[in-house]
Amino acid sequence: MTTIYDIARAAGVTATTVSNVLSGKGSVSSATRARVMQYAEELNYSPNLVARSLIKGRTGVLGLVFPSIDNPFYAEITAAMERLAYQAGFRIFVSTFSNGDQTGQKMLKDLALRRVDGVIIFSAAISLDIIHAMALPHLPIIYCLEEEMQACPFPALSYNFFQGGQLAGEHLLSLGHRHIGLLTHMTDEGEYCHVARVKGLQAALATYNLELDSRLVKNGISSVEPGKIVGRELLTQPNRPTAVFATNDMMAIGLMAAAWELNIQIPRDLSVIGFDGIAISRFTTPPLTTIKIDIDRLAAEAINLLLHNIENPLSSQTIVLPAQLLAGASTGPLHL
Amino acid sequence: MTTIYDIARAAGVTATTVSNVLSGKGSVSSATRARVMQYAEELNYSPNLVARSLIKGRTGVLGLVFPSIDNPFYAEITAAMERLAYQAGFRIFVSTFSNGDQTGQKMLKDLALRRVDGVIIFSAAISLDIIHAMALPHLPIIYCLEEEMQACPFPALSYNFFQGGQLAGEHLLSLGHRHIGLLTHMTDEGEYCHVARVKGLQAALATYNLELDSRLVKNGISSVEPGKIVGRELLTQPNRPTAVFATNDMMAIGLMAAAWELNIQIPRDLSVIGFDGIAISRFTTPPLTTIKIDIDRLAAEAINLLLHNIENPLSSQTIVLPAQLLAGASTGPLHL
DNA sequence: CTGAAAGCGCTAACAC
DNA sequence: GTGTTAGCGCTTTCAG
Repeated sequence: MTTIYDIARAAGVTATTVSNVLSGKGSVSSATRARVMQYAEELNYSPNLVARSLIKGRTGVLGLVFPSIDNPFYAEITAAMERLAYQAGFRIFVSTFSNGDQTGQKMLKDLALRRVDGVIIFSAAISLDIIHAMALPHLPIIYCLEEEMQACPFPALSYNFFQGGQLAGEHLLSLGHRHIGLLTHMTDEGEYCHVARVKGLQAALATYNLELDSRLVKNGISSVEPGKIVGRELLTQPNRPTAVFATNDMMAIGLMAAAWELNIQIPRDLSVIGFDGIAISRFTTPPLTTIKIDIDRLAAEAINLLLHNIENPLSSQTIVLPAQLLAGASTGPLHL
Repeated sequence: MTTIYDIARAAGVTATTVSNVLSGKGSVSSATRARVMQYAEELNYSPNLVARSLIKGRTGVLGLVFPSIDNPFYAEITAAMERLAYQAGFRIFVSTFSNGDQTGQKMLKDLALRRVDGVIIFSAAISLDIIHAMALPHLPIIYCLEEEMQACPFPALSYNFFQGGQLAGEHLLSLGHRHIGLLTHMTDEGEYCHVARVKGLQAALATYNLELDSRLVKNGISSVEPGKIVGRELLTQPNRPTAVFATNDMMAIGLMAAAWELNIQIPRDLSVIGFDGIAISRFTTPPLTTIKIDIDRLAAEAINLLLHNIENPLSSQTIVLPAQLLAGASTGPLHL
């Protein structure tokens, strides 16, 4: 690896001059500039960004922390953010929880050791206290997609999950469904991960003087296979629902797969509504009705916030964007 | 940010001793060890991995270069590799071509500047010459998933795409199909990106004395939306095929969506076979018959090769793994 | 067992 | 215009 010293020696100047030439700073005579450039080329020089990072105190790297890239929802977010970050001259470290023993705290810690310039966190699996502790020595952090945005000691960005759940419920109710099932994700302690979405559904039911029927509530992990397994349970029990709200699209797709195996026609025999609006939801058969989270908007706002936060510490603020109903063909009027 | 000097000053020792304590090297009296540890804790010390990287000449970072993380195939690969890399103490930079102007060469160059310890490349979009040039100053590179593995000047790893295409063709032929369509991905110059898969199909056809009917060949980008658009063209033309080989699963899913809109039943009216075996292909309706690339195997072999290559330059070698038919319900016997 | 000195590759003041 | 000096935070000989 050739260094600026190699070039300096070859060109008969000092390292500073080489640095000045390469960075375009200071003033250098065009003669030496040319000479330096030529040797840089000849010696196939490439700057060592590690050294530059050390001195600048900036690495030009952002950390992304989220549960699993296997879920297209996060894959799409990663794609969008990587693109935007790249345009701003940043690289991305991906850190997912799929790493077995890897706790959120460890992941954050490691990113800090590597001196990333900022971090975007998705997931409730990391407590706000821990994040706060990391953020204190000014590690810029943007916290995304928390279900219920509380007062947050650092900048946060989310969608209105409650409203989304409500939209889903209202949609099914307006189609005449009263026997509504729920496919959702709870923690081991029995709390809903998708708690705000569920509360939104409950609020919608309440306006019809209905309550969530616990026999129609099934719990799985936010992925397609569990969605199918648990969906099958939901569909094979005695008094099965006429419509199901799956709190994310992957579970909804799993549910549709279960329905297909059971020869239950969608939407004739069963309406299904998802949540997220991932790209592939437009291409299932039938196309999924879902609550859309605008991923491009999310990515743009998050990266923007983060880059600002890196420049000068940002006052903690919370942005909550609206969720939207995205009509498909997986929901239809109740048939008696 | 506290440094080892801060600790040294507080503990009344020198930075060397602190370094020794923290790294567990050298020999330090248990008294000073304890003292140093205590101050490290108290001052909330965290080592600067950038500095360590500079001195060690190792960053503990691997670069992953591929076309698009939006395709679940690559998302799954990324997930698997990230997990394995993490276990070996490495972080991952993701670099995708979705970055507009970003050429493969630029991406590689940038990863080199950042002094990644090694790179895994997917995609034919980077010429072997360029990769070779990068690999020369010993940047360990593993080249993955080239359609037709030629003699490669650096370690490479692929699946037998020709055989995969052949399996797909044989499968459809054995079901009685003779009027077989192809949904594939070509470059602007008209070359097939999925050239080996197509050749495999042609080989299978040849054993039945058949040839690829150019009217039944449609070209799109390896994604679900183009698959649907182009699939619709294929299905609405006069003499439509009874079976279609889509050279990746996302296009196959797009094709199935087009069939659904046209009220063409799968597999009764149309057989569809895909390629890749992405997770979601097991949950489409009907589940997709496809040619499976074992992603976990691929990830494990690639990471292994790369880590070995990092330790000591590896002789260039090419591993080609077999592709497998994964039966679904999207293909069935020809109905007349 | 501990410390002094040098250096990884680069940049930033400040002289000259 | 160009060079000198110092230093980012850490590790690594090598003395003592």
